[in-house]
Amino acid sequence: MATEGIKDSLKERGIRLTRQRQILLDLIDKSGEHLDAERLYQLARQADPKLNRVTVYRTLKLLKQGGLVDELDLMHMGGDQHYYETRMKQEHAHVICLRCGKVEEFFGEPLQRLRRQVEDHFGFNVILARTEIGGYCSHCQRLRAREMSEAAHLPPEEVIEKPRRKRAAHKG
Amino acid sequence: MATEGIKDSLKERGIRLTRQRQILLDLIDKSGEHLDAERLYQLARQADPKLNRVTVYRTLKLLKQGGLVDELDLMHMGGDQHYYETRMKQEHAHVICLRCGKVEEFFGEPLQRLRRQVEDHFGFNVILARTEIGGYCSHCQRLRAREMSEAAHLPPEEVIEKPRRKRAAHKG
DNA sequence: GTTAGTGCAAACCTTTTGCAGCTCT
DNA sequence: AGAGCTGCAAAAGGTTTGCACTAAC
Repeated sequence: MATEGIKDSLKERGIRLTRQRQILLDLIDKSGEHLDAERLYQLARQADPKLNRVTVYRTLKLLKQGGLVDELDLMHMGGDQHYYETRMKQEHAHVICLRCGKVEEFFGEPLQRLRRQVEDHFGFNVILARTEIGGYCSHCQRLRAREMSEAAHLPPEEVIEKPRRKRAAHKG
Repeated sequence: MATEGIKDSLKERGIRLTRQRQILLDLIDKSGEHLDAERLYQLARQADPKLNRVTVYRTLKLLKQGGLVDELDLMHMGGDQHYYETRMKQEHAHVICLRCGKVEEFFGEPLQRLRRQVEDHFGFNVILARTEIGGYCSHCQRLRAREMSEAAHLPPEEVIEKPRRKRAAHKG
């Protein structure tokens, strides 16, 4: 399992590998999606109903500080929470569709090139880098074009507000 | 003044250019630094003590939605608030020192190249892009090296927590 | 047995919302 | 005049903290 590296890194720093942390680590690592704290909490509760939301936040903070996960905001589609992913993968940009919310990952040489240039130019020691690109995916470009022309024929009141994300009540 | 473009853009959309918005627009544009909502509010109050924090948030949201300002988080140095800058400049990356917090801007061809590649690769229509790079500036690299070797000779309890940002009480 | 980590409740900071009154055009 | 905007109060959303108890090493 790919979390082994992370577990070693924690051990070296004298950080205890508790049951709760095992659960969270495995979830972050196994998950294909980018998880936010709340989603991670919901998943973790399935493994251990007593696991507390606070523990999720504390664990994420720990991993973030140790440079073991990256924190993203994905252009705040869906709220102001942060998303996390393990640091194992090759450097990549996140490409977020502002209409459907789909997130693609882009790997490519401009990213390495950028990092190198920043290091050379400023004598900077790059620890982490994050690139997020918002726009419209090819599918939504077509839909938007249609919506626009329809809107011209309809009363303009039908602009739909993106609903604020609700979360289960804390006591739930 | 460089806000003219913004003001035109607002007018075209039938958005009123109120006294409050003028103040905020001018502050965002004139300021060299990256302002967050709270700082912008403090500055705005100097021009108009009655101007409300809520108006700041509403104006920022408006400008953001209109694509007139970019929202950054600068790797969350100093809290979870967002920072804003006008959209006039050429595309650039923000390079943030994780020790001293200084923010540099980097312009360079990898950014344009990245944008083009994402458009080609996914058939994506890029609206906004954000690159933030965290690490250590050359100055802090030296300081850190010294701190490390000193730490080896000292009791390790002296790790300084970054203080949580306090803001003036709302009634203030 | 120590020390780090957990759960719970309560705080905290940042941002949004509802509504009555005000103001641009 | 009337849509749009502001201020105020209050709430919401997301995250952190204090403290007594528990568990990993």
